[in-house]
Amino acid sequence: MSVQPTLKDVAKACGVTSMTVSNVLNGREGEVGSETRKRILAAIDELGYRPNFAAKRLRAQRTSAIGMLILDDVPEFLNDPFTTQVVAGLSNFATQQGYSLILQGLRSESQTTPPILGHLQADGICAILSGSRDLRRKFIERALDLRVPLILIQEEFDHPLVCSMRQDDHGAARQIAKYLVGKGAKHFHYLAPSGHWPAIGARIAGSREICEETGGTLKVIECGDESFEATQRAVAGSIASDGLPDAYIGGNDRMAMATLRLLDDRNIAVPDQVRVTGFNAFDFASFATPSLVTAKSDAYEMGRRSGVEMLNAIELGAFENDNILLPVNLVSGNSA
Amino acid sequence: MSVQPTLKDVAKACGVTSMTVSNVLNGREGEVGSETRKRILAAIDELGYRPNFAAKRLRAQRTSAIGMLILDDVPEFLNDPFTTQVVAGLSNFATQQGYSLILQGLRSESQTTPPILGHLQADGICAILSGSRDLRRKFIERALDLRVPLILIQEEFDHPLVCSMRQDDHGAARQIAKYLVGKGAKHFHYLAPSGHWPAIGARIAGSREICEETGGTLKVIECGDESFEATQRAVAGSIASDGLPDAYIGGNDRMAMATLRLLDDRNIAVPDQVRVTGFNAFDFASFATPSLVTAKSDAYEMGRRSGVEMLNAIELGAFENDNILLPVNLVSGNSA
DNA sequence: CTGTTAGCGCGTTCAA
DNA sequence: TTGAACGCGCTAACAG
Repeated sequence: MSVQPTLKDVAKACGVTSMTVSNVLNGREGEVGSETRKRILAAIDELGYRPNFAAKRLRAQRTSAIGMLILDDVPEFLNDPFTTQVVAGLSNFATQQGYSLILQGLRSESQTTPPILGHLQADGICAILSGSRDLRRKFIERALDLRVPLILIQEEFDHPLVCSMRQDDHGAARQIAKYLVGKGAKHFHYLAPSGHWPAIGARIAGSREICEETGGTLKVIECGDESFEATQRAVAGSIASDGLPDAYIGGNDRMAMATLRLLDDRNIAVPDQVRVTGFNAFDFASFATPSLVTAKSDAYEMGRRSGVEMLNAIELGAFENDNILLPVNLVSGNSA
Repeated sequence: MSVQPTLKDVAKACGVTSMTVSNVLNGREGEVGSETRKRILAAIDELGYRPNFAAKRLRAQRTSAIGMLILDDVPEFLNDPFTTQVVAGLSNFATQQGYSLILQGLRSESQTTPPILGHLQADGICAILSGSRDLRRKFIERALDLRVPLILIQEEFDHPLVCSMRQDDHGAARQIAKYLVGKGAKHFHYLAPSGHWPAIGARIAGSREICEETGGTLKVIECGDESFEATQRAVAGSIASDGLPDAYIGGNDRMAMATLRLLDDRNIAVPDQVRVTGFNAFDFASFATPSLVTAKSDAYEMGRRSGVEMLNAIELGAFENDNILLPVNLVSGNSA
């Protein structure tokens, strides 16, 4: 008995038809005598029967799977704590609802290879995109001809099969800027990665609004690929040409922490001489010295919520809510 | 034409049988005329045909999927950078080989619910376990009655269907201790989480060996759940009762960084007054102040390698190598 | 080189 | 309350 028993095997063992067994498994109450039911359940347990999903799926014409795609140019596509939280939230919800989560990282060069995406068979897809605007758009179009509901994290796209799931970057950026203004800051340097990023754009816009309302200035410092080195180079350059601002507003925690390190190396006191804030708090932000003032959205909840909306859309054939904005909260620290 | 076309649809459009189309798709060369082949390929392209995996799987009696299970007590089961690297490595390899990766986090309480695991249908399983020894063992047994090859990350288990994939914690711990001894350190405090952890045990053992060879001392400080707070409490307690050692050897980077913060708060100079080392370098270790001396294993490679061995085992029915040990390298920094 | 047959495991439909 | 037949989409084996 090395091979998995089937419905028929169980049925044979009980002297009934496979249909009866099927009825028992799918809980069709009142369709089967409580006498036979018990016998069948016993046999199922004894034989170690487990339903064959492939058969089920083929029959039902649905995969009971959700695809999670992460478009990133490095193979280590799970490096970002924001991403992993979203994935965990979605995965747990999916599991809980009897769906499986298929995780796939995509390099941008594989864009041109339709098979890669075609290989993914799921009832719905959730995606986190990075890279240039063009690249992302091209990906979205490819994903859409899979003809299943598509949830985009931190990205807007107008299409009946698409739902945008975002955090309130704009509002949070306003909160941070207000906080800094409250501390007396007027002149800001905004640390941003190069390239067009909707989320970063929203953050800059939010900060700028507050800045203009209070008659301050805001200058964007492009930090390339936002790596430790690139950020420090950019900040060092701006210090050389423009001196220190009242505060550095980080487009994310990474750039903020790189800046903190640079300032520490130069014996520039934070927050006394200059303030620093981050964005998208991950756990290690509390390990920074000094600990980072930053904004935290509930990325895990974002994943879970994606699952909720996705299952809904799978059921209904379309999204009920197609533009969801989740709140972001300030995290206090000593850096500002 | 809102429904996916099938092989038969393509065949009909070309005036051939579905078998012929199947032959073309599966590249059975010489089995089909180059004339019809071209016609068929054109039709496939035009109709947007994509194979139905459920049917394929049912037919082939294999899922072409690998399950990645993470046993963790918190819902955010992807918080550990080591874990995410392993997952990324495995996922990329799987994708590349035409397998899909099914990701599932498991809470320990769900141990008692066989359905959860039974729901996972894959040709092989890769697992990262946390929790008590008993819990882990119970999980392994459950996983084993899925009757598919099982790769355990950082955990040993003797069974024909199990492969242990580990990093050389023992050797790396020796390297770190030697490094510290070279700097003149003799008395060590080892920061370890409470509970039995094979990997941590190996690290402590390695450090202790060097320590004894050089006539030094090593005391283990139990840091509870290794959280920021718990670690700082434990270290503070040990300072109160025993004073400072020559060096703190961190069982991982997290505990090392928490200790760094504590020392900084107390104005204890690192590495002048006391040295600190970590383990399992993640990217943010370079953000610590001072940057951490730690050990780094190639977790991504561990994931990839797991994929290689897994596919082999799926093919062969058993693992070729069932106990793999990957090297670990020292990462230099200013903390020791 | 191409067509026919049959069956993977399950569940819907209809009949008993 | 239970059984028989059929087909989901695909491919191995064999026939033509």
